[in-house]
Amino acid sequence: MTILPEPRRTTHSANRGGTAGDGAGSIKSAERVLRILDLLAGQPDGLAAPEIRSALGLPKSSLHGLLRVLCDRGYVFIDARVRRYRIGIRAWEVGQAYSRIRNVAVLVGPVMRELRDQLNETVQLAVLDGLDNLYLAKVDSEQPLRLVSGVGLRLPAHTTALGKVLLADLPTEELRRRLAGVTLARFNSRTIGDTPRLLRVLAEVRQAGYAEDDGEYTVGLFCVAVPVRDPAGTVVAALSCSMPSARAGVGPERAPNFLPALRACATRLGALMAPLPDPQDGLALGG
Amino acid sequence: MTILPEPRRTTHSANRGGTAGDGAGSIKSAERVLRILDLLAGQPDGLAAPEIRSALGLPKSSLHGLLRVLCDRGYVFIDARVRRYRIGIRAWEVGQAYSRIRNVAVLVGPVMRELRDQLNETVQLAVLDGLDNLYLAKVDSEQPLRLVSGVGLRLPAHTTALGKVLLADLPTEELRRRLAGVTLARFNSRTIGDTPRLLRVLAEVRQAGYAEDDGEYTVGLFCVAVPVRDPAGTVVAALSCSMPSARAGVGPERAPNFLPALRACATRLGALMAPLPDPQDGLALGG
DNA sequence: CGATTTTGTTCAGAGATGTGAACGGGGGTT
DNA sequence: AACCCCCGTTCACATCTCTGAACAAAATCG
Repeated sequence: MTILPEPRRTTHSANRGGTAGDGAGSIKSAERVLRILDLLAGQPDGLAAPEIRSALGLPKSSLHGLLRVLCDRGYVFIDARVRRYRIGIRAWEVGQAYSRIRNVAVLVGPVMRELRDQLNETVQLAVLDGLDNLYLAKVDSEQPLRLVSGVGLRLPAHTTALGKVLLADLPTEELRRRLAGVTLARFNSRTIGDTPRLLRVLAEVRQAGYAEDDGEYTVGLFCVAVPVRDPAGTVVAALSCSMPSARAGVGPERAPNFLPALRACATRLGALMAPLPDPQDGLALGG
Repeated sequence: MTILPEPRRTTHSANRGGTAGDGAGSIKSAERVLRILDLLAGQPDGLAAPEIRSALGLPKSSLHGLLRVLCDRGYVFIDARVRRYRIGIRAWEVGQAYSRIRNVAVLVGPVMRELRDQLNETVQLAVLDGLDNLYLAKVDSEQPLRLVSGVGLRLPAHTTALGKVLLADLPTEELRRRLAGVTLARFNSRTIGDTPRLLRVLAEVRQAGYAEDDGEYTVGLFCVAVPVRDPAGTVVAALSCSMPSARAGVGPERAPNFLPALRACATRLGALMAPLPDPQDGLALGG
């Protein structure tokens, strides 16, 4: 079991308490409650209390109060037979509110299915969170092809076409800040493993208006992605199609083959999806 | 804007602090964080900080710390242009973990679509949460019919066929506890409006193994629902089909028409969905 | 463009929460 | 069946959070 690397970091440096460990003036119980949810979300089989304790380094007596609140409110439930805590129905319900905001649940599906039928390839929609892309929706090709991605899952943005499109849209300064001190994970020899090269690739993506992934995460898988812009021009997501490299053909013109259909679909999706800023912008609380 | 009635209540009566307002020894910030999420989940357009404050009765200075934690962790984000807080992507991500646990995302859809094709009516899957049924999945009929329900939404269980099936499965004592002091909302003349009658109906449902809803929530809408049992026989959800009363016909044999198909599908779904207890069981923390 | 109202931030005292150690209870094991 | 081990619970003290009012900063309005 791996604990996710600290995904988000506040820019605020104000510190009240003095000792400061991490949160910098943050509210301990609030933080912990969310950490527990984060942790449990990654564990389909749930976690026993002692496992949560050791994963998050919480004292025994502190954890129980938190778990009781989470259980009482339905965000977590305990499977009594195995004494394991799992994500509860209330967490799901709250999450649905997000996809309703973005119209993902009802409106986006049919449009994406059309594109899938047009291309007969797997089609995906993702947004950026930190340095990961997060899959909002997916319509599988009818051809047999299993992707490791899936709705609600995340992959490192620098390894996917979707991710590169989304990263390319960030202001340079923001991009550098997010990349500062980060080591880009490599999954095979084609993965972009260093920041300078990533920045060069992103510049190309920005100019071309689309990104490719030629087996950079999964060997043998080729993807093309384009940004999804709302009517105001803001990038609200990215749209991709994925296929075995063999089916994509070779040479520099294989990506452009898919662009017209992808772009047409992206335009429709952009009109559907509410014009919301990148989640990360939540930091700008203090102005 | 209405605030949901306190949905869950712990059975624990232990009380540490003494003053007790509500939570009885609960952790204030933890509770508040979840309350904020609950509140924002119901507001597609988000809420400004003062609105959150008045809705939850929080002091000005307390709210900001909580919101900062929620924003930093991505559970909430602030739309800077309108200064409104909304449910964030992380909340969605965590919620997806729940539907993955129950296999709702990937496996349940195709099976339900088959049933829809068989019956050519809208098919829905729901679980119980307190006295509400919560829609996990839905496959629309191809005939024009708009239901007020939808994935992630909840309706009072006593007004729907799904809800009645789910309530009927509760042990009598648990049922009485949940109904204690509750006034059953009425939506039209057919809605079951008093507890004794509800208990009688539920007894019939228990015996028959299915429930009907003949316009009790939406006038003119007829539904039939059956329990979804896992291989061990535990009810893990309920499955229904809905149609305009006109199409259902009249007389006592209209529901049985749908039962064979519904039950066959429910059996398949039960095998797919992990054997998880009712969310409410989370209360049994103390053993 | 300036005044006004509303919102966000800061601060120190009051009060509730977090902590660690000891107790009680189950479950698994031999 | 009894033991042992581990988990969950309880408690009082130290600590950190919550609070309310005053201040500062926007946003709105005329």
